[in-house]
Amino acid sequence: MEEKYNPKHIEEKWQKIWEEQRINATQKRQGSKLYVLDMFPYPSGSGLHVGHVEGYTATDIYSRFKRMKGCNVLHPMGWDAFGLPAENYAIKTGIHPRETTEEAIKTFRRQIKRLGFSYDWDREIGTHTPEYYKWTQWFFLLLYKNGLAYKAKANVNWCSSCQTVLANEQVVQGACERCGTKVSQKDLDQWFFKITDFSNELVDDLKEVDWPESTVLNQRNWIGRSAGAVLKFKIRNSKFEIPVFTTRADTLFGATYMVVAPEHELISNLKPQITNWEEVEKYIAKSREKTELERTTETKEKTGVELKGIKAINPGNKEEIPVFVADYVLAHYGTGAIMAVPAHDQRDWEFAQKFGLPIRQVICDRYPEPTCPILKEAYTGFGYLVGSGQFDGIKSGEAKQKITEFVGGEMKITTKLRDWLISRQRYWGAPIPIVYDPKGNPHAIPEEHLPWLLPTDVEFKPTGTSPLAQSKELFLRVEHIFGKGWTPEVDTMDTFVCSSWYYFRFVDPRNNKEFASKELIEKLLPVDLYVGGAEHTVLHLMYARFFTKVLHRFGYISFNEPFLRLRHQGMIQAEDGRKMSKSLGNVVNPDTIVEQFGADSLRLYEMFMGPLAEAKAWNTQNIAGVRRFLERAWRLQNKIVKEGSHKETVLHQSIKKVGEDIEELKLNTAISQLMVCANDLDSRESVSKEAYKTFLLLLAPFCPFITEEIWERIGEGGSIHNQLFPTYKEELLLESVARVPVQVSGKVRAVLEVSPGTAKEKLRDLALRHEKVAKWIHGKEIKDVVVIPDRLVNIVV
RNA sequence: GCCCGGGUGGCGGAACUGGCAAACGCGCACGACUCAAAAUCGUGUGCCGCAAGGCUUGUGGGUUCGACUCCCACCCCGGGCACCA
Repeated sequence: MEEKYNPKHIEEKWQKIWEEQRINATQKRQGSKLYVLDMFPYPSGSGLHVGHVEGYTATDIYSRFKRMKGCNVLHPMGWDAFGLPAENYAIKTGIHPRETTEEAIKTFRRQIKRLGFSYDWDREIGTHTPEYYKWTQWFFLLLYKNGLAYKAKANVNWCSSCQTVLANEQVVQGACERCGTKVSQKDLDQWFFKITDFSNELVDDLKEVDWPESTVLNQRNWIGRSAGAVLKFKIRNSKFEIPVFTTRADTLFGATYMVVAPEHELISNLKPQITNWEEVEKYIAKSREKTELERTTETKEKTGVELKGIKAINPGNKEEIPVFVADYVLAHYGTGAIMAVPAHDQRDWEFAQKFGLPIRQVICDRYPEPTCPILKEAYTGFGYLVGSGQFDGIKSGEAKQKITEFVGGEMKITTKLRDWLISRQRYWGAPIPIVYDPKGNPHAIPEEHLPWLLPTDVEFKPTGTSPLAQSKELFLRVEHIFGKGWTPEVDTMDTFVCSSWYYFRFVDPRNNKEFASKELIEKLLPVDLYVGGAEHTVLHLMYARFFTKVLHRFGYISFNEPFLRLRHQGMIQAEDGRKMSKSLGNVVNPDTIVEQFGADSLRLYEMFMGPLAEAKAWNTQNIAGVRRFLERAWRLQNKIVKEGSHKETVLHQSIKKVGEDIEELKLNTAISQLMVCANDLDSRESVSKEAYKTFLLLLAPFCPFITEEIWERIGEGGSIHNQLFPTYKEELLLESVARVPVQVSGKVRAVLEVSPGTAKEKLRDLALRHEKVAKWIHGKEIKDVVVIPDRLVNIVV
């Protein structure tokens, strides 16, 4: 009798041995390269979350499986270590963020190792180390030198609680993504990355990647590309004109007024002609005070003020129309001004109703028709033009182009994407490698001075300016290198900059001459499988794609998408179905589960919960099920005999199913099959060693510890994880008996047991003569008999 | 409002290309072991019915010999976007 399965003992034992033998380092194998990557974690003080474990287990199973198939798998792990929580903690306690971050990394590393993930620890990286952020700064300079990083005064999102500006992507429904504080607008001089330069590629190249459809759609919607035209409206008695962007040039003749955004520069240009300037100024001031949230979601009630004394000329029908300023028009989209067509745009309709402006229908869904149906709301569909002079009767689609040409406008593509604001008025981030001369002009810090170190002599209490502004060390360093009067940039970079390129660093993590060698990049990248939460859909994925496209444009790399295949792990909720959170006290700590059940059980359980991408609720009781399965797998040791004569149908079906399921990351059904296989083996008096070994090899990617231990106990040499994955024999997949159900008018009445491949005619005969069938067809006319060999017979009466 | 994703036993979930709905697991019931309990193992388990049989994949309709799967309409849940001209 073997001793009892003791996960604690064997997991500690093998963790140590693997570490000593560095079994997980990327090894040379015969097959092709494969880069399997997890979204690296932010090492938070609360430690590893069961959600991390889910994604990491999936990629670990995939990596181990692929190694057993002979692939050279690159599977690294690192730390997205800069960020606000550590700094906020420093404000509270005075402990330096570096200390708390290093401490958190230690915990994460210990927890991850304990779970048996096969990361190549020789490649570990941390974004907060100077060796790493040297290259983050190098990327900044690459962008800067190519005109893709620029400083500009802009109306930016400000979070008063985090005391920093935010990128648009970090503003969720008008509030800070991190802390939920309402975001206000501020005019500040900030650094931007010109991601808009890549908006077309960012949309078009989505065709090349194997990503979840919803993620692709989210990216596409965020970029929000739309095709339209820019038309110019002249101002009466003025040299100025107002260009507008429209996707509906066909409705030009229905434009009965115009609207410009409160920030529009034209308003001040036209000041001398505006007769109600005071009122206009008041309106602008009021709308600037409003937060983005108030301007958009709070009330959809339209507000605005007419610019009295100003008239624009509709270039279609030469009619003079009024011009309004209203905040339902956004300054940063299109040209910041619109032609308003109340009959065919719901927002314009509402505005026109409120201000008593004419509503003129110019699109009708029927033609020719003496009268169009009377509108009760804006008609936004397409149709035929009416009331549009020489264009009457033309279809919308055709009219768009014709009218644009007629008024001398031009076709234009516009996107919602805005440039990426990367300045942060915070300490714990990569310093922006810029210095200012005594006149205040920015200069790139020469590469020889990189890494441009984060100073240590700062206070963490927020003062409204960047903590680096207090650093004597930093100012002295600048004076020393650049001369008197020179000053440093005191903002740091958004942490998303650090995580936009880390997958490059893993291929060559100790290189201090380049961010990674060109040869290794081409050999190992792009990432073949990338797994992480769906919540990073817009932010991280968009930025990472942008960085890759920058490198591609400047000839550093030959590919232009970083992640070929992307899969998300779903959220793991608490037992009550709510979100796991510290404040609710319902967070499951992986350590506790490992203590209680073992790492192999935890891995298995999380994969068995359901499909990887779906949200799933935690249920500790269910872990007992997978643990029982492992106990059974363990006990099978007692049944081993040297040779057996059993026909291994289920075993070979399992080799096929498990292999195919891992390939598609359907790990829940792969585990079901492993259970079926174990049940099958356990139902016998004895099991051949060959069969048992095969079963263990199938289980090895899922449960590295128990399989390694048994492998040793049954006297096999070497690590089980260096073996090849079993292959199945086609001829062993078929059962010796095919069970073919017989239906009478769609209801199963009998089952035929025949040898597989029995001919149609034979099946038909057997079915019709079957005693259980006779009862149902007796005295009835048989209209048809459908026979699908090995599958079913359906007698239609 | 718009765009995705999803509704299957008491629960988590399975089901190839339209072919025996409910694999696998949890729970539950009964049994074995035990002085007893836990653990473990075995058997059973969609619902109604003593049975024969009937019913069942959110609701209603349709296509088909046959629908969880395809089509139409509706209801509910989850996620994303939200005055983007």
